[in-house]
Amino acid sequence: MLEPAPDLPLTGFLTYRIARLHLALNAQAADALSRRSELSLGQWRALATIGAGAETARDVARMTRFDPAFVSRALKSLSATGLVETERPPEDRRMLSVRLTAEGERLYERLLPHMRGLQERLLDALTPDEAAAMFRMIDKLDAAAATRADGSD
Amino acid sequence: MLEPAPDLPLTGFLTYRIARLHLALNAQAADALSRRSELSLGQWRALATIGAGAETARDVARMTRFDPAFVSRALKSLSATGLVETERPPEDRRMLSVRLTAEGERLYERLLPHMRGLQERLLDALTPDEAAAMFRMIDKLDAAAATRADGSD
DNA sequence: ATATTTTCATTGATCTGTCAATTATTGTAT
DNA sequence: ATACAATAATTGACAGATCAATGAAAATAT
Repeated sequence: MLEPAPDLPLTGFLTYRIARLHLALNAQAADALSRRSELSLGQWRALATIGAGAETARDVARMTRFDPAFVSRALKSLSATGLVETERPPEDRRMLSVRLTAEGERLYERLLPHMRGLQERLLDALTPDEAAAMFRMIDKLDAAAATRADGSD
Repeated sequence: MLEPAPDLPLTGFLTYRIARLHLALNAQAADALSRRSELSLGQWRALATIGAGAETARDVARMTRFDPAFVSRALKSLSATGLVETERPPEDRRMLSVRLTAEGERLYERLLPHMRGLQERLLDALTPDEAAAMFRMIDKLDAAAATRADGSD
């Protein structure tokens, strides 16, 4: 229940606003997930990435930008609960290939509409124009934040 | 160094984009801080909140929306490094009143322009209209995310 | 062919943030 | 006045994410 939170200089800080938005979005998504599954948000994202076509642990990490360590652990837990199967492909045995089990597939198909629904309901708060603009701006900001986040001096 | 990251359905997910943006912004801010101080991002935010007028631990928590536990620890570490002073006010001894020491004040004044500069450079990526729109949309989304992803099924 | 470098994945250590329980103090109701 | 409820802060326990180090395999260079 968001109280207006006393006005202060920080309110003008974009990072602060984004941080709060991020928190709120995560809480909502985690809540939705917990009502319909045993998955954590991270597990869902890994699962969804595989459902969307990722074929190896490497793919998952690249697509989600998750830390490889996190991916490794997420896959292990998803594998332990029988949602994904993993294998060392003979053609490159450094990799870990992944695919959804039948059960994983079912869960993915069952959850996806709900998660999409969440997004849509969010975007309903904006006009189509605004939504488009939002994505454009996020891209710009992302790029701006990236420049010089490396030690370029 | 942001690689283009393979296109996939998730790319359309707003939460996913926000999460990445949040990550990039934090990394940039933490990096800037580490170059000029010993402060972590959380410590800086607590310090800045006090610099901006927070008078008690409670104020800091309310303004930042940080967990009280986190605030307690942040203040303790800031106090240990001599940047803030704390006291139990006689008129309500449950509270912890806080204020910057001279050194804390100096650090705050020194860091603030840089941190503001970061924000400004980010916002420079957007036109003034876009920036205004961005803040408006963040508010809308924040509200939408807060309105309980209701157990409507 | 051998050595070197790069790429992936995993592990253990560590740091953060969050939650639940506890203590101290103040406010409120009887 | 006494009992009960509410608020503030703290602590310890714990899950989550991050970092550095390692090991294994493949690609590249000599």
